[in-house]
Amino acid sequence: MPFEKEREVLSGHIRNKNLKHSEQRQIILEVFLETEKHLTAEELYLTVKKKVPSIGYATIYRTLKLLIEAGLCREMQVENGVTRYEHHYNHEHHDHLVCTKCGKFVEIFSPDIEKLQEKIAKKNGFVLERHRLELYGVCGACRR
Amino acid sequence: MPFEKEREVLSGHIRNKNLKHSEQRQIILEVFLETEKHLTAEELYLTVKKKVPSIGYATIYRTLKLLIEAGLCREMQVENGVTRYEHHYNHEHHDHLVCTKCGKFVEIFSPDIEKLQEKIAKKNGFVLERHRLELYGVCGACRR
DNA sequence: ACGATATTGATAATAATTATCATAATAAAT
DNA sequence: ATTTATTATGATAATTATTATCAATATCGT
Ligand SMILES: [Mn+2]
Ligand SMILES: [Mn+2]
Ligand SMILES: [Zn+2]
Ligand SMILES: [Zn+2]
Repeated sequence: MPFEKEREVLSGHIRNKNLKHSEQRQIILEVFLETEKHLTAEELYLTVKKKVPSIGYATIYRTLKLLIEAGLCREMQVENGVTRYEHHYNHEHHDHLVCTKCGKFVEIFSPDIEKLQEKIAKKNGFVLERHRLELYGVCGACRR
Repeated sequence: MPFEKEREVLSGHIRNKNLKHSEQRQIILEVFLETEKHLTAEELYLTVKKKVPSIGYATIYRTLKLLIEAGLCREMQVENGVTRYEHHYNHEHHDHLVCTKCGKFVEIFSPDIEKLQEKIAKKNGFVLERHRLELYGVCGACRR
């Protein structure tokens, strides 16, 4: 059974909040997890539509919100303002390096940068809650 | 004469691109420079409207774009997706620390973080063009 | 002053997301 | 299995921020 853990997380959240299961929610979760990339609501909508042609756009957005609340999904936006969604369950925190030519994503993480961020926040009297770090450049493949 | 340098920069850009001067552009620049904060298009629009009641929204957006091209203005967006504009002429590059309670902005800069970013990009075969770093937390004043 | 060109303001269009609401599905109680 | 209360769904309208369109106006070199 694929994604058993994730299914359980969603079920737990649904039970917890007195919500109800639905075929749509199951399929959206499945498609979301099967797709190993940072996808937009539209991409998810179109893929789900192949399995459930009657699916509505609103259900995609609603379910994405639900997945975020359940800790299965993370919202992220890149430059232009298009929101993308990525797997969050069992994924460590990371930031992104993005190619401005081909759109390629690389996931990055630097404990050193994270420490420096904390230091800066503290120096200014802030208690840090979260941060956003995105690096934009041209990847090796796009440079020749 | 206040903002003489900035006026010259805009004039130069206008001459350079064979554009034309206008009362509106002068006043928008003035109001933008007088307002010492990170403002939204709407805030700028409302302030300019007090001096030039006939001003159109489109002119605000168009002129902001012009100021950006001229190097006088920098566009930035914070979390929610509202675009803000800040002074760019004679301002060093910096990132932002934002209070999630009161919205206070602190401008930050860390050469160490900048260096580490370069290092990460290089390690992944990227040539870095720019980055976005925003830290979110609660400021001292908001914590008691 | 003239004429070519750029600018303006009103308004329509766009795009992404959220709100509304009648209908359908779910799940618990009978 | 039926009933019942509640939530979910899909169609569509509304919203928000920004950009495009276009006729009327302003600018600037001659
Ligand atoms: Mn990622
Ligand atoms: Mn700033
Ligand atoms: Zn690339
Ligand atoms: Zn604060």
